[in-house]
Amino acid sequence: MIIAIDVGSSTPIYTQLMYQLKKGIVKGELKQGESLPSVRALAGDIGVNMHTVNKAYNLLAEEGILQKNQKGFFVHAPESESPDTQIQQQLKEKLEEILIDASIHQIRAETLTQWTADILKELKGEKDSHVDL
Amino acid sequence: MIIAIDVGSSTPIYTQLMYQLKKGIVKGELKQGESLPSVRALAGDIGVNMHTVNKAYNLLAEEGILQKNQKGFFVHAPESESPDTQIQQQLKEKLEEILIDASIHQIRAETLTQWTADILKELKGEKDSHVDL
Amino acid sequence: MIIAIDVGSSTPIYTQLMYQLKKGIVKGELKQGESLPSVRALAGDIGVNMHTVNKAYNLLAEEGILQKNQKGFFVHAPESESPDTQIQQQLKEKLEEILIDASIHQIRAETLTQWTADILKELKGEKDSHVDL
Amino acid sequence: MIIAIDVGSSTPIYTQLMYQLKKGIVKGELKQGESLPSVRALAGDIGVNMHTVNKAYNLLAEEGILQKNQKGFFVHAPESESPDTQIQQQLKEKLEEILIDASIHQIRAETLTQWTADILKELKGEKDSHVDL
DNA sequence: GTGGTCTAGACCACT
DNA sequence: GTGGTCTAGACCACG
Repeated sequence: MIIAIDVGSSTPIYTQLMYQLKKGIVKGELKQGESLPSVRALAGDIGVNMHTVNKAYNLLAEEGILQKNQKGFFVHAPESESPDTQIQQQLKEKLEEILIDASIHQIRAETLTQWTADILKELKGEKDSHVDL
Repeated sequence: MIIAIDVGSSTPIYTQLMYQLKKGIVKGELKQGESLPSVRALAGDIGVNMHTVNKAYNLLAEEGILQKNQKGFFVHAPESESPDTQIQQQLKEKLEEILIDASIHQIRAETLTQWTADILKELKGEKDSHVDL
Repeated sequence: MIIAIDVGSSTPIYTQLMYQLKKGIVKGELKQGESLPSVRALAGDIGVNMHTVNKAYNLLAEEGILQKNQKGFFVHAPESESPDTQIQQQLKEKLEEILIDASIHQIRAETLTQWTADILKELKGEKDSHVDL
Repeated sequence: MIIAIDVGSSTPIYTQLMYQLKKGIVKGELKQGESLPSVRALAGDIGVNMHTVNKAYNLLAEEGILQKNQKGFFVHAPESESPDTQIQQQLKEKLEEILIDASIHQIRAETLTQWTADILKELKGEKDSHVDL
């Protein structure tokens, strides 16, 4: 799996890492139960500090996406329960921000739906995604 | 226009402010060419530091959403040109993040489109939005 | 407020700190909305590293006990909602461990209730506690 | 006797094991003087490392709950002497933690006593417990 | 070998 | 001034 980090970006490295890992899971490149590279190994590979990777891993574990034990971190089984209300609320707020920005910059609905389709197509490359339009 | 700032939030006040102002513009509560309250006045009204309001105004001006002259800031006419590539790229990235999160939490497409409809309905309360589905 | 840390203990410093702070809140020494000493100030006072205090503060913020913004950390208003199922489950497990240990060491029920009364008495020194027997 | 180990948990396996064994003793499933399965046998049964079982057994022996001779480990007769001051102190500290957490999450006393009763009822399934309310 | 914890020191963003 | 982030290096617990 390829992980691309932009150290010059204003978004924290650990946040970028979290999204890259989530992306890998959604794309099926990281399968359920599969163990992740060790904190130190991944840190060495992508050239960042061990603690930065550690923070990303632990935040994903708190979100329930990874699980950890003394052997390391591994992909957690997806919960079939309906997602937490808090998570839903956060997603709605992010969605509202996008829609406000899109609206103010006069981006047409067709463009947005096209983008959505493109992104889902990329995510669904190897595996069925849970969000189908 | 009502501006709600949550000083207890960890998101920067100037970001909240920018978001509230954009929302006001999209909803039509702030019309094109309309002048905004002075930096000092708004800062006093919502009880934040003058520099914070100033930063929000200037960032919106940089985005082309406000314009500034000796008399103060006012709402800029929306550009009919197609939006900046950079802005488009940023929106795409935010959209991808949402879709990844939605996918990993198994949120169905119908739910997402429903949320989108709800948000647009709220934004279009007084004025036609630019993003219509 | 007095904070006693045992650096020689096997329980992490940040955990000890979390309990000392919670204790302060329960005892009413830290009141709702009151701001806490800065990460660096407290670290200096009790002679530990800034990051250790930072971790304790952030974990308490995740638990909803503290809140944070750009000005620092402060005591969050207690939620009137019934506590999270997950928290209840954790408390039950800790309670079971204690009861097993007490049982295996033949500690009498009277002793346990006496201890409970003593602890609550100490906690209720200045303020009504939520757990009354 | 059933021993349930969660290898996906972040609590050390040897700790889980100690807790399961104590529970078995309290519930009377492991009786006084009864010999425990050999380190190798138990390790094979529950699929963990031999050293892990060994560590759990030895720690329980240090606590005086098991005894060890050339033939292996067996359940030690409960001491009629009043329990170690150190153990009492540890239990008090754990009890204080629970009471602080319960208090901060506004859990009512009735709830706590109900939980206690439920747990004791489960533990006393086969045998009289030493902690009766 | 794994992650957990702690320390130390640096630079940045926000107000 | 506040916390956020990142780096670097150390020791410990677990298996």
